[in-house]
Amino acid sequence: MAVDFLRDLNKVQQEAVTNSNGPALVIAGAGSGKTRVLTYRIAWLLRNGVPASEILALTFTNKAAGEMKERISALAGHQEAKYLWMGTFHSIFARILRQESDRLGYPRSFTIYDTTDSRSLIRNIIKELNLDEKLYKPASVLARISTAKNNLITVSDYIGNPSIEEKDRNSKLAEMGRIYKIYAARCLKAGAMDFDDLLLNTNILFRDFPDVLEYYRSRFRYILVDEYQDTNYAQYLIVKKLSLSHRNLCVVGDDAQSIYSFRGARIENILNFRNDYPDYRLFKLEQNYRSTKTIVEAANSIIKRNREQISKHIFSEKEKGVLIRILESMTDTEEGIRIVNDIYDLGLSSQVKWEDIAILYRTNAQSRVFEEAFRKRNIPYKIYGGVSFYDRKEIKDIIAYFRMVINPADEEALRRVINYPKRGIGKTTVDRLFEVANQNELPVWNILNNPSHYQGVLAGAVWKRIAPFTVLINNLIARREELNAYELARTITAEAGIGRDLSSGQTPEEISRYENFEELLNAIKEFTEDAATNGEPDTLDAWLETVALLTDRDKEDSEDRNRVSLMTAHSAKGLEFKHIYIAGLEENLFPSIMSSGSDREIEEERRLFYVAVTRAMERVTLSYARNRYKWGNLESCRPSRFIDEIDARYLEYPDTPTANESKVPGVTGKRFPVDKSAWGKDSRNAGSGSSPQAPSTGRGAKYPEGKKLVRVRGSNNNGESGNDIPASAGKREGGELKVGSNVVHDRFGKGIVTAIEGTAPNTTATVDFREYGSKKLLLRFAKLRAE
DNA sequence: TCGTGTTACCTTTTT
DNA sequence: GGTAACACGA
Repeated sequence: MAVDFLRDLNKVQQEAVTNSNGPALVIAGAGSGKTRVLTYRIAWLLRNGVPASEILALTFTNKAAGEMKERISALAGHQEAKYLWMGTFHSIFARILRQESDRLGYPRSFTIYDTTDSRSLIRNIIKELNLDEKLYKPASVLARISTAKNNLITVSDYIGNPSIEEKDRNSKLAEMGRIYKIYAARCLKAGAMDFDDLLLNTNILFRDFPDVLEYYRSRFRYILVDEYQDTNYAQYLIVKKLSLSHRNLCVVGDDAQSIYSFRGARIENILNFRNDYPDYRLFKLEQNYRSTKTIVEAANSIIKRNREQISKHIFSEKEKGVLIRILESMTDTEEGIRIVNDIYDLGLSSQVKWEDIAILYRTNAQSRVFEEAFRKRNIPYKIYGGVSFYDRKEIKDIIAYFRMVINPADEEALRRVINYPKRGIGKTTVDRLFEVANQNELPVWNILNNPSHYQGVLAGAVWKRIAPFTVLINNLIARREELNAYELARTITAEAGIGRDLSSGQTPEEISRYENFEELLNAIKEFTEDAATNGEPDTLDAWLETVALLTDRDKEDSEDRNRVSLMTAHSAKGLEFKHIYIAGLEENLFPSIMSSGSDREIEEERRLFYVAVTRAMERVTLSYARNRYKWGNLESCRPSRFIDEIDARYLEYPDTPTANESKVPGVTGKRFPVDKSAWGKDSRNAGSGSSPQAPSTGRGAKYPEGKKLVRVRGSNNNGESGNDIPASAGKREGGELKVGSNVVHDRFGKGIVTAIEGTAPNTTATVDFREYGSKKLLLRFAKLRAE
């Protein structure tokens, strides 16, 4: 039986699976069957009588954990696998913290603050302290606090630490300690933990409550950690403490793929494993089963430039395969069209399915050009990361209501909902409430709930407007115990009048907001039903926890599998595709300009590039643009050093098709100069499909000398703004724009120019219409930006 | 107090 | 090229 079971594994993999006791380090090169080893190792433990509930496996995404569980079920039986503890560090320890929250002074139903919540809280603290908002940026203050927490530096460690204080003074952030202190106190008061608290507080729990540590230590007798190279100090210590007595710790990782130092990951954790566990066993998985020889060898030629690494020889026994192609484009827009056209050809000419293809890039902002090109070609795609469903305003508002009912002390949730839907409670009132609440070190909710105590705080008329809100929340709180997640969510949204608020609108945006609301409720319904079938908690608390800790890959919509994937190189870790396109390979973009300061940072960028290349099974295409729009300005760029670093024998430079020879009809690659004949009156409506969408491709045109660039921005009835403008009827490059008379429009709508910034009302200005926006617009005004 | 228009600042990467 | 804080008038 055992032999049969291990049939699918090579020699080293078998050893890594069957040597299941004591400390083990599995160095797993890209594509070397790492997941398989983890899965089989767990299945092996189960087969050898280890109860599932004694196994803890920490994975990179929750989805990966779910999939692994399924595979283990198939190998070892569903009943067993069900009780495995598998998930991300954050979700596993959030679960444990809920169990033990009272020890730390938190309510069991504590809220998890996301980055937006944390930032908003910090912004308010900075204002409260009257600090210079130019120096104290919420994002960077939060980053500093986050670094401290990841290194287990608590408020008391922070304040009074000479080296930290000196550092803060040098960066003109002398008040950091104070902010940290207030921030931590406010989070506690609100019954809220941020992402880093989940790790920090777990450490505090294990440090201060030996009995708790002892309990989990004896509970998790086997611990496995995936992507160990990306653990930070807080995570490292949790794992170390838990495994100290039994030492059944198996960590899997690849130092060459360590790419998360910005969130505190320490590559040393994997490099120094031998120091912590001198008697460890080392297993090196060096055979790559994923990629062709060309890809593996090219990747090796990249990574060998890094100094810090564990020596290994990754090899492939697959065929040589095709060379890595280098594509050059004149602009980022052209890069998008180019790559999408190439993907289109690929889809036509071979058996490649859309889902076999991915485009990887360094920053989320780069996805836009591809999105537009895909839409024009009608190729299905999905974007990971960026603004997700759960980041939409309407969704966040609804979730804030849920949070409020689960934990009314949650101040950030209260901020969102106290005047949503509108009930006449403005900024002045809210500021006043927070002021009094903070003075009394109480949650705002306590003030609202005790009007008689705090009568003088607000005017009587204001109290009258607040009362219905307090009653609403109290009624909902009273019912939360008896309802499951879906019932409670329905009740909350109904009684708060959210459905009514969202269903009133007629515009496409408003309709879409309502649909999102319904979609959210459907998701909760599904969750509730699944939980009920699996015998797991089906409360709204439980649902909230799962959404708070979704990784960006967990957020994938399962509908319609067959799509081209777009994501950052970071998000691509652990995935594989037949065809990989790596876009934007330019100096200062990839490698990022933020990381070009030191060799250490460059090495991390190089590892990131290595990760990107090794995602490919069959073919890699590297692409860069000569010019790229940054903040609306065209800037010229140099190709990335990483391209040069690849051994040239693995590269090819296919002839760059000239713009007019694009193989695919419909999209012209035209760029220098803009073909003005395509800009005729009503050109968008005139032709039958073949009419070129000139404004969209014209973006790449070199800007004519001596003309002012006008950036026309519009807003629609919804107050949406910030979009650039399309060609107006009859207008062309350099035409006159006159307030009140020019109609500007794009494919979704049109409107009259009502104002031009920087000029008096009813004046004219010279404009350039080649900027083309992608959103629904009803234009009200234009903005003139002088050169 | 609200809604709407205007400007500032932005960019790594993610739990 | 987009978001969100801010400013201002009703």
